Amino acid sequence: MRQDRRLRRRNETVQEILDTAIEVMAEEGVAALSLAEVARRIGIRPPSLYQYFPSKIAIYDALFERGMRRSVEILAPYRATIADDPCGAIAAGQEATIAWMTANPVLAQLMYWRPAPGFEPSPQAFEPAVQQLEILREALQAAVDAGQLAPAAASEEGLALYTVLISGVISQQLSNEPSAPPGQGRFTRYARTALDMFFRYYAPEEGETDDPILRRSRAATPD
Amino acid sequence: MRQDRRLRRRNETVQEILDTAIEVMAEEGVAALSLAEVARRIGIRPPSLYQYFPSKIAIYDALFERGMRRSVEILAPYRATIADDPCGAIAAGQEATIAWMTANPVLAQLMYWRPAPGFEPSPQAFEPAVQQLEILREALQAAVDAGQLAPAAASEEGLALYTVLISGVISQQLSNEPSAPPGQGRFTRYARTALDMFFRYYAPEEGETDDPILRRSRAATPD
DNA sequence: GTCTATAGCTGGATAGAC
DNA sequence: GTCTATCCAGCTATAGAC
Repeated sequence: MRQDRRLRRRNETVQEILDTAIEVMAEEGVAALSLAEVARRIGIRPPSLYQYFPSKIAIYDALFERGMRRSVEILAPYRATIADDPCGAIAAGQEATIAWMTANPVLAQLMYWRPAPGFEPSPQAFEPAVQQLEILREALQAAVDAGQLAPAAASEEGLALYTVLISGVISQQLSNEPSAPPGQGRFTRYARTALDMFFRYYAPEEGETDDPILRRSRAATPD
Repeated sequence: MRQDRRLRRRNETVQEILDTAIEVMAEEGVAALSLAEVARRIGIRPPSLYQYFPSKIAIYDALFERGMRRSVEILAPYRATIADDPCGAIAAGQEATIAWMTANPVLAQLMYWRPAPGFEPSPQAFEPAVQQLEILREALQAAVDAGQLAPAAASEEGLALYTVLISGVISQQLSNEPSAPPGQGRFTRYARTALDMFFRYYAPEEGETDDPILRRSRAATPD
């Protein structure tokens, strides 16, 4: 249908704008995004951008949402394995998330700091972030239920600590060694260790069962 | 002496420029720092700024250095207590650092991310960062020597993990709840828990524990 | 949906007078 | 050390023609 084609075309342009905005921010800085430069690169005049986004802030918002959605999508395959092996799913999801974030430093910055004053994610853009936290909570709760972690792991504290670890690894890696290959960074290579630290902190009490940590850390820690 | 006064006056202007640059960055974003705006606010014309800094990058560099120096200064009082109580000194230093960083989000961003492409800290600006790491290493090593932590705590891994915790707490706090009062934030309130996690991960092995004699002799050793 | 034109600004940096 | 003048450019956003 004609309508569909038009919509598809429009959506392609929207995506092109967003892709190009990321490029420009990578070169100029997130706060120094220039719409005119974006327009130039995709071959339109600046006013035409306003057919797709009402303002610069709207572009930040769309990118924040895109980043969050993408990082939820990345978790999807691991989410399916939660029931089988909760701690394994968490570890795999963490690794994939960190790999994606270090490969997408602009979006990581937009998601993990406030680089553009005046921009605050809208509720709609924030929705996938909430969803992501829910997936994490689900995984931690499954680990608790399986007796692999103590109940506190799935509390607000546990969730907060987990996100602290993730954002800390990404932040340190990107600021100290921005161009390290994935998994080879001075900091990303300790991501697994950081997670073991988390797991060990929330190791179940004696009698609460099976200790996943020793098993896991011995199995997976590279040297 | 006349010379001194002139130097002092000059230095005052330098500090005023830096203070104002922080203000402007807080409003416009780190990457969107405008020198013209800085000049306007301190009541000079833009070209006059170039008597104090050769470029915008130089201002970023000076601010990075200032932030790093300041955060080393903050550690000084706790450094003196390392010999007495290494883990206590680490905890107190961590708390003070986090409080300062959350109160100085612009400098924190400059120190913990790369918000301004084209700016990379010069060796001189980076020097206090190295010093800060050395203080941390010293404290962790003291804790190891006192039998309070396992040797790995003072390794590259231990240092990396500690900085991951600090930057993670700050990053999460500033991006999710930028205006929380110190210590009351959803994330800063778990800073101490994060540190406990670290300490527990590096708990000394059985038999490696606390040797009171060794500990006392170290306490008596001048620094 | 894209354009031109325009408003009303802003920018970093240099040359050279005083 | 501060200025004017200047270079040469940049910007977001809107109005309205086609």
